[in-house]
Amino acid sequence: MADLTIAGLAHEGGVGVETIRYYQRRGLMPLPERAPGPGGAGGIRRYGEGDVRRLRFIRSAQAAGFTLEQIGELLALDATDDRARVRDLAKTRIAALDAQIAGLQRARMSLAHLAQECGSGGEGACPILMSFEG
Amino acid sequence: MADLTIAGLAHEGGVGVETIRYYQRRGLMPLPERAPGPGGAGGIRRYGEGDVRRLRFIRSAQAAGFTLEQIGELLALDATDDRARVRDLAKTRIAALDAQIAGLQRARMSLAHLAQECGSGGEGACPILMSFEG
DNA sequence: ATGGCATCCGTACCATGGTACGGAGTCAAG
DNA sequence: CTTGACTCCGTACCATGGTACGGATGCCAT
Repeated sequence: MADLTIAGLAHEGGVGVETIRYYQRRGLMPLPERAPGPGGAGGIRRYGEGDVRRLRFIRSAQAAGFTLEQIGELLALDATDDRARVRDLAKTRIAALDAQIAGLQRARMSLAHLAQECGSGGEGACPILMSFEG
Repeated sequence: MADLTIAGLAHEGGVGVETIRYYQRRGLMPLPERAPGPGGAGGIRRYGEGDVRRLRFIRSAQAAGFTLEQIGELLALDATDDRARVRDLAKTRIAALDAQIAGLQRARMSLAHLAQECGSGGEGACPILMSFEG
């Protein structure tokens, strides 16, 4: 599973090659040494397990609502042992997630109500504009 | 509550004046006639209840995850009675919301776990990179 | 009737997170 | 030993949802 080419790494992470290059530019993914082949010159960069885990972490953290900048901080923090900072980031994000989840659940209720009001047969109001009131 | 100026409308909707002008450009908010004053020329646009409701709808729909383009469609649909289309948009969005909520809840679990692993005292691992695995 | 805000409008710019392009180098298979 | 796919890299462009700027005009109070 090691010795991946950039396309293989991208595949493992479920992203495009360009996305990885973008993360490298942002400093989120390392830029391994180019491995000179028989020719001796140039060479192609190779990636391994660690890179796959790192990439997957980035995607998961993104799904958790962290920005790429915050993810950069988390990755940097992984090398240190500033547990307080880690807990602080996590807790702040949990609070934001709680608020976001609550909001989405309210929105879901409103939409379910709208979909029902707008039942297929009915001739009454289909109150789109009021669907989020109350 | 009628006869609002653009700043008043912005205030009612909890947005900035520039945001309203942006929505007008996008066709989401109407551009009322300029009301010529005593001078007879030019004039300032005035907004009322309907505009406030429309603006609040936009914000709520946005919170529900609709894009501004979809919101434009919903607003247009409000004039028609294409109930099927409305229900379709609502149901599609509900499904997306369900997926999103589930994902955020998983992320929340992971973060709670991480925050706990990284407890203040402990000397063990503070596995940032693994926090979303499993 | 004039000072000082606010409005109006076009146009430009911004942040975020990518995506595309193009030329040169590299590698593996036939 | 060439052909074709993939890599490397810089730079440019994109979509979304705004935010800022600046000159002209309008409104209202003093």
